[in-house]
Amino acid sequence: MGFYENEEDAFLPLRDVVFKQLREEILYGKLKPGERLMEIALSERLGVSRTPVREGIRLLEKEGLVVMLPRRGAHVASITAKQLEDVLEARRTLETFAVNTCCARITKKRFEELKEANKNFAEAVESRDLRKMADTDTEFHNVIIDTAGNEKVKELLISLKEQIFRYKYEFMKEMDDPTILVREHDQIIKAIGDSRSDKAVELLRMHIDSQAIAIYRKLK
Amino acid sequence: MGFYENEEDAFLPLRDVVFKQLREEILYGKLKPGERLMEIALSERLGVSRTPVREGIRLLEKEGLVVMLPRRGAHVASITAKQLEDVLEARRTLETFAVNTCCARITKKRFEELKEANKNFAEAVESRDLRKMADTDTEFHNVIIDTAGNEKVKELLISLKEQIFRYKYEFMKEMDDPTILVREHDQIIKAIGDSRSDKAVELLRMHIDSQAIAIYRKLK
DNA sequence: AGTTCTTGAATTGTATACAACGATTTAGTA
DNA sequence: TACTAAATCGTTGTATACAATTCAAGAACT
Repeated sequence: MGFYENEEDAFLPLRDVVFKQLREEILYGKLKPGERLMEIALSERLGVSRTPVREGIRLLEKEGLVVMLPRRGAHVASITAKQLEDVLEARRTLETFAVNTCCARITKKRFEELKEANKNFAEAVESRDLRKMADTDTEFHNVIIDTAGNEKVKELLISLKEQIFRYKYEFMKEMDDPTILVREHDQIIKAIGDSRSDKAVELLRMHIDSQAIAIYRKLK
Repeated sequence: MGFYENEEDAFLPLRDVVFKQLREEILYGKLKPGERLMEIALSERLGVSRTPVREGIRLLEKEGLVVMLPRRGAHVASITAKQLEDVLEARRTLETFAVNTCCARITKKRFEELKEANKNFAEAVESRDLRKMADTDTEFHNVIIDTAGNEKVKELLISLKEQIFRYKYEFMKEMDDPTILVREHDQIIKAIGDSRSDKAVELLRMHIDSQAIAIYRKLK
C-alpha cells in the first residue's frame, strides 16, 4: 500500500483498507483458495502493523472469504462441492423470495432501472470485459433485490454471492455465448413487467440453476 | 472473569471466552439494546486486555448482536420494527425451505428425534422455566434444519435467530398459554410424518408468523 | 533403520503504550 | 446572557513488545 491508491480510502480506518485490498485480491484470484494469510508478511507487504491486518482478516471471515483456525491462522476459504451446493441453494431460496416480493412492489422508476441495468450488462458482454460483466450482472440482480426492500435479505445475498464469486468469474470466462444471460434477464424483466410473479420466480430459478450447474461441473 | 467459570473455556482463546460471555449477557438481557460497549471498561471487568475484548466484539458483530460505528465504538444492536420484520421474513423464507427439504429427506431416526425434541419442549413448558423453553424450542427447530442437511442455511438461520432471540424471550415470558406451541409442533411433526410437505410448510409459516406478530406488537 | 525427545524458528495470542480523534466543558468575548 | 473558541478528557485506532504455542528438523536412543 504505502500510499493511498484511492483518495477515499484516506479517511477509512486501516482495517477497512486492508479488508478492501485483500477482498479484491481474493475475489479476483490473486490470492488463491487455501492460501495462508500470514499476519507479519501481510503487514509488511501492506505497510501497516499487525493490528489492522488482524482486524481486516476478521472482517473477511465475517464475509465468509476467509476461515480461521485457532493458533493456525487464517486461510483463504476454499470450497467443497457440497458447500458450493449449499450456498447456491441458500442463494436461490432467498433470491426467489426477492423476485417474488419485487413483483409486488415494482414501480415505474424501478422498472426503468431494471431495463437500464440490463442494457449496461449487454454492453459489458459486448465489450468482452469480464470484470465489467461480473459487476453489471451483479447490478442487475441488485435492482431486483433492492425493489424487494428487505435489507437483511440483501445483506445475506451479498455475502452468499461473494463466497462463490470466484467460481462464477471463472465460469463466465469460459462461457461460449454470454448473450444468453442478457436474454434470460430480458425474460425476467418481462415477467416482472407483466406482474407474473410465478413466472418470474421460475425464470430466475432457472437462471441461477443453469449457472449453478456450470460452476458445479467446473469445480470437478 | 479472573478465573474460569467453565473448565472447557480454559483452552479457548480469550477472544472466544469474551465472545461467549458477552453473547450470553446480550441474549439474556443483562446488556440492553443500545448500550455502549466500552473496551477499557469491559477489559477491566473481564480481567483481560483490550485486544481480546476488541476481537470478541468483532465476533459479536459478525453474529449481528453488535453494531460498530467508526470512532464511536460498539453498541449492543437495537432493532427497529422494520429490521425485525426483515429478519423474520428472511427467517421464514429459509426455514420454509428447510422444512420442505426436511420432508424429502426425513428418516425413521430423525423422525424419532423430532418427537423426542418436542417431548423435551413440552416438559420445559410444564416446568415454566423460560430458559429451558427457549433452548428446547430451538432444539426442535434445529432437528428440522439438520434433517434438511444444508449447512449454510443452518448457519444463516442460527445467526438470524440470535438477532431476535431477546425479543422472542420477552414474548414467551408473557404468553398466556405456551402449550399452544407444543401443539403446533405436533401438527408439524404429523405433516412431516405423512410426507405432506405443502402442509408442513404452511404450518411452519403460521407457527413463525404468529410469533412474529406477537413480537412485533410487543416492540411497539 | 525407526522412533521418540529435544530444541529452535516461525507464528499466533495477548498486553500495553502511544497517537488521533470526538465530545464536553470551560473560558472569553460581545 | 448567549455564543464561539480553546482546552481537556475519555475513547477508539494503531504500533509494538512479549508470551505461548505449533511445527519441523535433528539428536539420541532402542
